[in-house]
Amino acid sequence: MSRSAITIIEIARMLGLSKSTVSRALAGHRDVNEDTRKKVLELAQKLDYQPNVVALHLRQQRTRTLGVIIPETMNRFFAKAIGGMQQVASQAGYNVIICQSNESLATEKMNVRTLLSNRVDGLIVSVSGETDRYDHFDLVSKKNIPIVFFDRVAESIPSSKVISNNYEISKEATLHLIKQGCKRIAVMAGPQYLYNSRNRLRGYIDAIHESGLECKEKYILQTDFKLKRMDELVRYLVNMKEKPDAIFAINDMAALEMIHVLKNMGYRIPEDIAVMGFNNEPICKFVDPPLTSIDHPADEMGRSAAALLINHLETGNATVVERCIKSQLIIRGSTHRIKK
Amino acid sequence: MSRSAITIIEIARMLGLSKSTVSRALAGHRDVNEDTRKKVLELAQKLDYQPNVVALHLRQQRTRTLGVIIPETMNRFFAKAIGGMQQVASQAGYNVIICQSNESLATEKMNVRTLLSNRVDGLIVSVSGETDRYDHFDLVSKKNIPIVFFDRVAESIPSSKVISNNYEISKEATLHLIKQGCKRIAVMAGPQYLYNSRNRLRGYIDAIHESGLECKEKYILQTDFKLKRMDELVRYLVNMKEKPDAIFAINDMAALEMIHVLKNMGYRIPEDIAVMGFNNEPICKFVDPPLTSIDHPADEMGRSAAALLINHLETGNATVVERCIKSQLIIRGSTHRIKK
DNA sequence: AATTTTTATGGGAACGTTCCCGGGAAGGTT
DNA sequence: AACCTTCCCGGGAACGTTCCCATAAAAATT
Repeated sequence: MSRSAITIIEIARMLGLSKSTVSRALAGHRDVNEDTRKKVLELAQKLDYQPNVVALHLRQQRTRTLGVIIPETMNRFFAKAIGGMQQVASQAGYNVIICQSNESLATEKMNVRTLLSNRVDGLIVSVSGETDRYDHFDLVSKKNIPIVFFDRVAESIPSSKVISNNYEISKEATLHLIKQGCKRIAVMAGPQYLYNSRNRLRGYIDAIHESGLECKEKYILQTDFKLKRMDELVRYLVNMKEKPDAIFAINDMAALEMIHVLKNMGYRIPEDIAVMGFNNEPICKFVDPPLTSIDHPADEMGRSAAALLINHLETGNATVVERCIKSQLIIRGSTHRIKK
Repeated sequence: MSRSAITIIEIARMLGLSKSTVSRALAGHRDVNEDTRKKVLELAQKLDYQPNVVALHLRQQRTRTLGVIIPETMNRFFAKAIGGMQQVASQAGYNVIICQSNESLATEKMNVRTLLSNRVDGLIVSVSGETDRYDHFDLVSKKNIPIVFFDRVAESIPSSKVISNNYEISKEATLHLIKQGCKRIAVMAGPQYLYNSRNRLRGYIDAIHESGLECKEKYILQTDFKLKRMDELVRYLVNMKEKPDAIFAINDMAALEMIHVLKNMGYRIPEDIAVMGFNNEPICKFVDPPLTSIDHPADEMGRSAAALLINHLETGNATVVERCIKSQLIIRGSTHRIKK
């Protein structure tokens, strides 16, 4: 902050007015003479006056700022969601301050503290891949600061949530694989204390059962979101007695890396092994074979979360809403084994 | 902000002390009795006291906040850079507030105003693809708020900059293509009012000249960063009289999309046409053929920019620094035409 | 002409913090 | 006993804004 910033008082002094009058003129209040208003506005313009929102925030006891905690900005899903939030927020005159937990519970806790002492008006949160308890949000609720969870939600907390239909879409994707003739479908299942991952796995399991197939433990691979040594995982899979004929990956990058490793081993995709991605990143269209994936309207989820939160803030209405944004299965070559 | 937030005054009241003493105790000042300090600390802990940084900022005339303006968070390069900034910033006790210009000059101007009235202590900026003039930064300089530009810099503004060696690396990449036997190298050149794009093109041109090849206008394709209709571009290229035998793309996504289109047309990569990417996204390793690209240490650039800015802020030293972070050519299959 | 109403303005508290300054009490020195 | 330090602590201004209240002048009403 520059020490010579011009304030409302400065303007008042220059015009021989009181700060109250200047404040009113600037705020578009009615109780002020048109001539003086014009003079004030002109001078403010000329001096490039910009209201000190810090002072404003202290006075108003609100910051018009939304705090966002997400696992990673590098993740395109979250990057896109942030875009949506910022769009809605700035339209409504709110700022957004973003923290990354880096998939770590400890950092997530720190993020909460940071945002709280920065006096954000509300929180939008997607929990980290390590978050198996939610007591660090107690403080937030205690201070009556509204939270909206999105995608990776904290079920037990009574607050609004924006989710996608993980269960249904995961089931649909699995059924698609089965319809293509796949009988031994491996799935990369995320941390099971996450609501999301649980639902995704449930969808997979139900699809298998409903199709009369046997659901085998060994095809369910426990993984997290920080993937490494994908080649080992692939080797493990292809060395099985009953080698899988399809893999439902945890995300597109994992899927593409697997395809790469499998191709190098001489397997054909999808003839030998079909591969299903998750997230539908733009690259899916341009790889060989094009990757079947699941598209989430991340931007809409972000918009929705921000709109929900702002609505809570503006109306004071604290009723909990749960909004579900539908994902979509995008079928491409990597799973297309049967010509219709 | 909750209306019942506990303040320093509240704590003072409860302990029968003055706010001054409580403030000192909390701040770790020396002029306070050990017993009272302990009492204060305990109560603060018990009440989950969190200092109101808004009040602090008003008082201190600084917000310990860095304003960042980048073209797009969806762009991995910038996302990574942001990660680096946040790391350095949070380590130094600074917050970061991020604005996207969405490659639009108008939004960039708005972003500057927003950050300014939010009283950020300093700015880190990478200009939009439309930014061909810099007068919207005059206000910032006039208010003595330091700016650090990174990657897409505003040359004419006398402020610190973090850049990569675009010229050298672009030249090296082109020379690599020439060494592989390519003689008709098409290049996607970004907006020429951008310092970056100009240097990149210069590197390309110098490499061609130094190798005794002829630099033909028609191989230089004017593009911007919002790419669409890549298939048209490819069709234009392959329909030339002297069809290019190499393409130096503006970024990896463009390169991959081109490869996709070219393969569908029956061309072999790199035998018929070599393709060079830019940015070295993780996916480069996993596509077929693996994509040669140029790796930028985006995180280091972000860290560097933040460190530079914070240094300016803390020391008050306004001497302009220009730091160059070296990029690296990563050779892979998409350009590898000659077996050594 | 006396009154009420309207219009325009100024004064000052409040938001929560820091920090300068003053001063009392305790202890040490001459 | 008088003085000087040292140690703690409280009072109050300041940061820039809004907003409630008071008030003077002007206009309108009686």
